[in-house]
Amino acid sequence: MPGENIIEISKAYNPSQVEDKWFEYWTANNLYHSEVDNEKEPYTIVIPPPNITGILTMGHILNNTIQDIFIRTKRMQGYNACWVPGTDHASIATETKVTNYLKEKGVDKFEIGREEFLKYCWEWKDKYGGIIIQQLKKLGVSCDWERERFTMDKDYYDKVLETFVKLYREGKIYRGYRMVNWCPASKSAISDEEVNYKTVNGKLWYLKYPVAGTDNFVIVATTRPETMLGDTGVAVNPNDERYESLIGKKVLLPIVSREIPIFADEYVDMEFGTGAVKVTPAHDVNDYDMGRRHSLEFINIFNEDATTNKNVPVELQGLDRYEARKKVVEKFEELGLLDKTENYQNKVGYSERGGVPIEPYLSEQWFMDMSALAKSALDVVKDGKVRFYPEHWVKTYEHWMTNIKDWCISRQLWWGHRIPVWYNKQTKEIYCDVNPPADIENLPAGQASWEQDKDVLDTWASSWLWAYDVFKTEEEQSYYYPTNTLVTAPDIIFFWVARMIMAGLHFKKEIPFRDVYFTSIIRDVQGRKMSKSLGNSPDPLDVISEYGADALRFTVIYLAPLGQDVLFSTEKCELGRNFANKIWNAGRFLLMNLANHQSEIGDNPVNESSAAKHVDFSDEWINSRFNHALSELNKAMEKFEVNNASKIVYSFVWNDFCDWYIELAKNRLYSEDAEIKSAVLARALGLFENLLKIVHPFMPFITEELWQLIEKRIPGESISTSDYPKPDETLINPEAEKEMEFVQEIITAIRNIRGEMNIPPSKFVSALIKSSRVKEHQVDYIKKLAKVDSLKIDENISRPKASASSVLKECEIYIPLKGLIDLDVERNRLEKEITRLESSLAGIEKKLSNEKFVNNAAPEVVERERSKQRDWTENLQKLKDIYKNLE
RNA sequence: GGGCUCUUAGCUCAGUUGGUUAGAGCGUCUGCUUGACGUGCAGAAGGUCAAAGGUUCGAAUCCUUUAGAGCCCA
Repeated sequence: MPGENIIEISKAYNPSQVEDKWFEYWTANNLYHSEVDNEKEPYTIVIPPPNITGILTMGHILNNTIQDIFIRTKRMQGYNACWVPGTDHASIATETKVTNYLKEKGVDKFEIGREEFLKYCWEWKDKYGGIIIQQLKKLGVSCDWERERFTMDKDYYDKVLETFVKLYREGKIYRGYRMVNWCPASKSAISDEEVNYKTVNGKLWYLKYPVAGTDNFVIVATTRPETMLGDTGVAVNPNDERYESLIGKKVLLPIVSREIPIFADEYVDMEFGTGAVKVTPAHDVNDYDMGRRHSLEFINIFNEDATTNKNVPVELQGLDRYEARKKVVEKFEELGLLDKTENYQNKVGYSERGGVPIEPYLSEQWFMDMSALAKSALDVVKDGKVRFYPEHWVKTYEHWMTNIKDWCISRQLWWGHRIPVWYNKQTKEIYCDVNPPADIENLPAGQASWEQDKDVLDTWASSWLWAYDVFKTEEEQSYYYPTNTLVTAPDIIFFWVARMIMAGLHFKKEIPFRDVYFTSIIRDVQGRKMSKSLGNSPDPLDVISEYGADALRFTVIYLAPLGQDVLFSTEKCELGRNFANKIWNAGRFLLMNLANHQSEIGDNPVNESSAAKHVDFSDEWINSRFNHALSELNKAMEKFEVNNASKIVYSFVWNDFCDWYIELAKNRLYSEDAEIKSAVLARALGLFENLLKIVHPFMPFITEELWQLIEKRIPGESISTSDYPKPDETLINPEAEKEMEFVQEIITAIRNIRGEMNIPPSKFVSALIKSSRVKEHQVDYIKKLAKVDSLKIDENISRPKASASSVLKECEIYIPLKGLIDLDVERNRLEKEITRLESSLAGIEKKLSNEKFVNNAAPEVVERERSKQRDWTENLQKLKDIYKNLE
């Protein structure tokens, strides 16, 4: 009885029993550790370091799955694959977390001081900073865990400072009192890139300013009335006739009673508001420029947290900016100086991290001169030395690079790389070096005259060195750098990608990576971005425990075409789960057969001598298909079409291997001849093993499990370090493919008739095939797959009465269905087929009767159309005959 | 306002340099305890390729315009 020896392989694939086991095995055997090996070509990826405050999101899943697919493929292809993992210290985010945590405990950051605070930060980092890496491991990623880095590791920290010092000495870093984007929540400057503009429904207030020495008013319109407390001028357009006479006069600023000038400046838009604008040089970028052009006074009215300071009238001091706004408007109303209020939509810049509107704020900051760095970084991308996928990001990159402004790199925070600059209190001398000035220690107590800059560097001013400083020695850097592929989200193209290119070119004289793959954005099914507040972001760990990491990986890749957003929902993982189950069951089928014939086959089932016997056209066909798929797969991977690659793999496994090859092989697997049986099984298993290998980078766990079940492996051996199959051109066999296609057409035609006639699969039919193309060795396959018991093949068959028919090229199929056939159904079928052919044929005939087509089109195109015309005309005639004689 | 991308089956998307009867997955319908798999098998239905114009013997594909959606930058 079959099934007697069935080994213990569950009917449905159960990932939870498999995944952790193999991850531990890979780690225990340290399979993914890389060392410099000059005999081997390196293939290197550095992970985009996730933020230590973060938890795993769907974005990380996509991003890291793609990296793992690249690295696993290259590793199996014989490269010295090295994937460096790590995390980033996230200055603002972490400091905010820790500050809030302390606040809850009633501890104030400023009271405990810098050093104490940093202790808490490190504690927090040690406790929570590794979570995201632990979560990533669930995904099965093959990073070199010995190389895990953190942007504030001692040696990395030092490298960041060294870089600062170098740039300072080159004159590329300078300090200046400038207007910056100030985040009042984190009380720090932020860079232009950290500001997000949102459209908000605000108001436009029209304020009346009395003109000094007259009874007249100038009316100015503003979205921020509270800033009038810092106004030091009123500007009009020089061409504006309405205000010509007022230029050079003064207004008396209400509430503060300051006399400020009315002046003319081209910048003023005559169409906006009344055409006269209030000018607050210390709190608006454009006003700042005008203030400098016209030597206005700069009055800062805010504290660091955007409350009003001592430069405003006493009764308005210490108010939050929105409270101040309310009060100022009230005052204007009281004074009868509020002309009117309109609803107004405008764009307000929000701090990416702090989540509050930014405040343009004058302060002393460190800047990096971008002009020279940007130039060469743009060139390497335009020249194609660094390639972007999808390519269209080049334009965005170019636009940013050509409009780049100097980078504000100082942050008024404690957690991060402290700026290595000391100021001498007496001499005002500035000292910049990795280590403090030598005499800092030697001064008598109380006379310390050196003071270190209090600020830390922007986080990106540390992670821009990531591509090489994750490698500690010169030897490693020259071996692994430049890295090969960077996989990242497009939203950090400026923050990180561009700056890594700058750093690489400037400090290493070499691009940091050859290829940059920009991932898709994962959205929910309604197309909304995933966010905590919407609660539409599934926890990847839940998804993994429900469907398995392999299923999640495969689904996400299958859904994510290059450059296209992915609309994701948890249920979509059924796609990957079903695919895993399909592979599992194909394996189960082969392994069960193996177990049943173990005695005949022995311990070495996939042996070549056995596999070389009894080869028939179906074997040639599947080998051809496999090699075809493999070369397509390699091409797709070379072009970074990972999504396409997943589809190639999916369709080979499911459609070619499972739907056809296994079904075909069953005939011979159930043969009485032991030698045939073991030959077929050896071949099928050999092919299956190769199939597992090409699936492996996408689904590492299930493929490892099955690969280990095929035969006993040496301890430490793994599919992930086995050899990737190489396409063999000699096995591509167009003849066998053609032959198989013909057989498939016949089988499908018979199945179609069965389906249309509602013949249950359990019922066998007989069939007659009028053709000289069908070969003897195909007969058993047709019978088996089409459920035919008696099959007659002859060139001179005539159609039996009461039969259903199908017409193929040089082949007519008849299924006698006496008593069962419904002539109306058959008539319908034929009519439909005739109509379809007629309309196709009409199209072709129109083409071919067009002289211009025949003369202009490529000869092979014309010939193709002609041969179609011949075949279809013939088929159509046959169908019409059958239809006419139908009874 | 500037730049980029998208619009193909009910849904989500493929579709190479223009040249078979425009494909896949999901969903739908029909039949099925076929000894790997119902997380499955077999079959079927479903499309004026956003609209208009142009180039061409030939357009989902190239060009122009329009409409709609999204993203980035100001």
